[in-house]
Amino acid sequence: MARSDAPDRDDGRFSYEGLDRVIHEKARLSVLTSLVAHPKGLAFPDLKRLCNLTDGNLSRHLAVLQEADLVSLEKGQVQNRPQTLCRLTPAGRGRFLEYLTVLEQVVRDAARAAGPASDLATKTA
Amino acid sequence: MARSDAPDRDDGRFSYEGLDRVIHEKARLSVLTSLVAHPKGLAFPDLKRLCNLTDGNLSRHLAVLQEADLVSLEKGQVQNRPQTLCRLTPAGRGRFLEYLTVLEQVVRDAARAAGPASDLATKTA
DNA sequence: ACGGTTCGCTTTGCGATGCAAAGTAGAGCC
DNA sequence: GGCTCTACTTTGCATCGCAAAGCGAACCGT
Repeated sequence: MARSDAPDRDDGRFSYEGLDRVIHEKARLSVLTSLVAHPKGLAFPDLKRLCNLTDGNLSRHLAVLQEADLVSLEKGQVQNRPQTLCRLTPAGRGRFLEYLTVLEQVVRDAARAAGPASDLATKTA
Repeated sequence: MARSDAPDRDDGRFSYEGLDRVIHEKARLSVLTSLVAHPKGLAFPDLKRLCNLTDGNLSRHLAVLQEADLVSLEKGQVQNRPQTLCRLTPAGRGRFLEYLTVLEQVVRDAARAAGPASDLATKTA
């Protein structure tokens, strides 16, 4: 039993605990990136187009994001039509940026490992 | 009907279609990053420790990755013990690198949008 | 003014998926 | 010969993403 007690210092080296499940999801990552790029907020239909999502899909993900207090949904009326304005909450922005640093770490780890030879940006010759 | 026919040029700007679902998963992303960092391959227990995964979890994800032809599993015996050696397939390496370029794009989009002001990598030219 | 259509969004249903707990198999001790 | 440890696999559940259907309020033509 002595053996498995010795924790390699590399334990969890690649576990990336910081990859929040709520954020780390194609659709929601898209939404959040869109929102961070539009600090004034985005209307439901715009978000839908930017992220190439269906109505139902976007609705669901927004609910999840709101539940997690990452985005705020402001339902109002514009030109006598309902309009939901989606915005990143301050907390959401913070958590998203945190998440991003982890993502950067992943990219760096991988790029470094892949070797300077096979550069990512420049495709393999 | 004429209106919605006009596709904004920004349509899908943030949809990131390239984020392969098989790869874009916390656990599997960990596994793949570990593997790209260890071109000679990794044994099941090592991978398990590096990624902080349970046996069952790792087993399942490896099966998925193998199914997708991203990794190869070589089951053998070492010192009279079973040992599964996991390696990235050439195709797997390629697809992972592709995925990474998209990830980079996400990070870049977000970092730029978050504003050069807010840290992150803060080395935006 | 009223039927139909469109817009904006929500709900429902289902198939897929991640995860953990339990299960299997063989090697090494006692 | 049983006990245990390592190395995985399988099973079961609960969650989740997704698409299709639903819903209601405006607007439009007649």
